[in-house]
Amino acid sequence: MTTRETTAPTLRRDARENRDRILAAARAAFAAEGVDVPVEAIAERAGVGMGTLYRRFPTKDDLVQAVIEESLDAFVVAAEEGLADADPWTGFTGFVERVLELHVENRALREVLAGTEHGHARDAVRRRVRPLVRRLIERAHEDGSLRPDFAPEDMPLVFMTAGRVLEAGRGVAPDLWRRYLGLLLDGLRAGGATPLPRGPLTRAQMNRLLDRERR
Amino acid sequence: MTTRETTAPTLRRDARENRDRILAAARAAFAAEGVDVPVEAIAERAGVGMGTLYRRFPTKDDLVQAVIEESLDAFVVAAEEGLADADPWTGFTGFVERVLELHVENRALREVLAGTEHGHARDAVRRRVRPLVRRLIERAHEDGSLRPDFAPEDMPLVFMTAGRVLEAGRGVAPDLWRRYLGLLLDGLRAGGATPLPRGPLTRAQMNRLLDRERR
DNA sequence: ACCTAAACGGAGTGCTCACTCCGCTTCTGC
DNA sequence: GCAGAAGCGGAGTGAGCACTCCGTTTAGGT
Repeated sequence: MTTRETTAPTLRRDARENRDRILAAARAAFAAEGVDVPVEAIAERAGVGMGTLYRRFPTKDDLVQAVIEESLDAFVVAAEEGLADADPWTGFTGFVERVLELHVENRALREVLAGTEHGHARDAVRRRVRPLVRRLIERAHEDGSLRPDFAPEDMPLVFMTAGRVLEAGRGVAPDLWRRYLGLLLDGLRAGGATPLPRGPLTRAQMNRLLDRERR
Repeated sequence: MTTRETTAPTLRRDARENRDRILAAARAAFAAEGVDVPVEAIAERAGVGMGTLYRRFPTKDDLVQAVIEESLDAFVVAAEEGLADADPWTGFTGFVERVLELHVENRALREVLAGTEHGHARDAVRRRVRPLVRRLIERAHEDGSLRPDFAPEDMPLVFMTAGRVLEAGRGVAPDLWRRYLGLLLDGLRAGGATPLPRGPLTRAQMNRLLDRERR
């Protein structure tokens, strides 16, 4: 008996190849058409049958999650780069921009993070990035560049809305989101901040809000 | 022969009653569940059969459009009220707020205007409101309160994004959109405005962008 | 070579919807 | 009242999709 790996039943070579092909196809298909592409289209693109695909990924959600995972590292790296920036403000905005650039490349990422559904994958990402984001915001608060009433719980709103613009502009004005983000970021600056009509979400509310979107 | 109305073939009394009941049911159903409610649910709620509903509204789109039309006047009134405000800035922001309040009441309105589909109905609304909005923006520009690089073609972004927040907050934090709008409006003020990374959409681009969303 | 567990493919299933068809019922003008 | 046009209901149709079943093929250890 060889060492008992947690869950690595060593796929047969053909199986492993197919798995990779499926992931590549899914990545491309999601990027091109959004997570709504029929599973069948992905199977075809990958040159495998439905059965094959479903044995590897028992659920469409699993497939989505696997594709997302590939962007996860880039996401964390973006946050770390932001923290590495000497200027807390450009560190913060640079992070936001970088994440949105990832959204451009990977439509699934946006659709999951901005939360139309697939809550499970989203939770995983969020857990990992949350502390970094919190620190990014704290830094910009201490520095006096970010308006003090902006809370970490407001971040989903930023991604949600910018993501919406990004999606709308796809194919017509691919960088329109940068303009929108410019407007919004000017609103986040400490400079001309005006009292807001209500407080941020509590963390529980935020979770509930994002969860409700799973459908 | 009585006067030839453009298209008023004088429905039979029962037909007219049913038509009204269908509209009422649709309004309620859309508000409660969004435009995705099955047509069947509306028919049931109205106490009529599918056949009846479809004879009156040959397409689900027609039904959506009819419901929207009911909010149209309120929409125009909001713009006129904004123009009546002596202060161009509060006139502008008051209009935006009022429109979003309409979105709260009438989920279909948002789903159509913010442009997930049903482009036809949207076009009708836009044609009617556009000149008023243009004037609202001009006034605030002349007054120096609205950042000069904000263009009328940016308005859809405002409604699109605020509407997104509104929808996300529904049932958890119904007034969350007001907070988001506060942030964004601070970004629209002339005060701390920073150069934007790209220009606004051309009108043609805007139309294309909104049209693409019809699916 | 050979044998068998693993892997494969794609037609089939079940579900949700928008939309249609048609035999029956009800207004309404004469 | 009574024709017959106008209206009605709701089972049925077709299309799109996620997901399953099972007879066939193949990798790879011996």
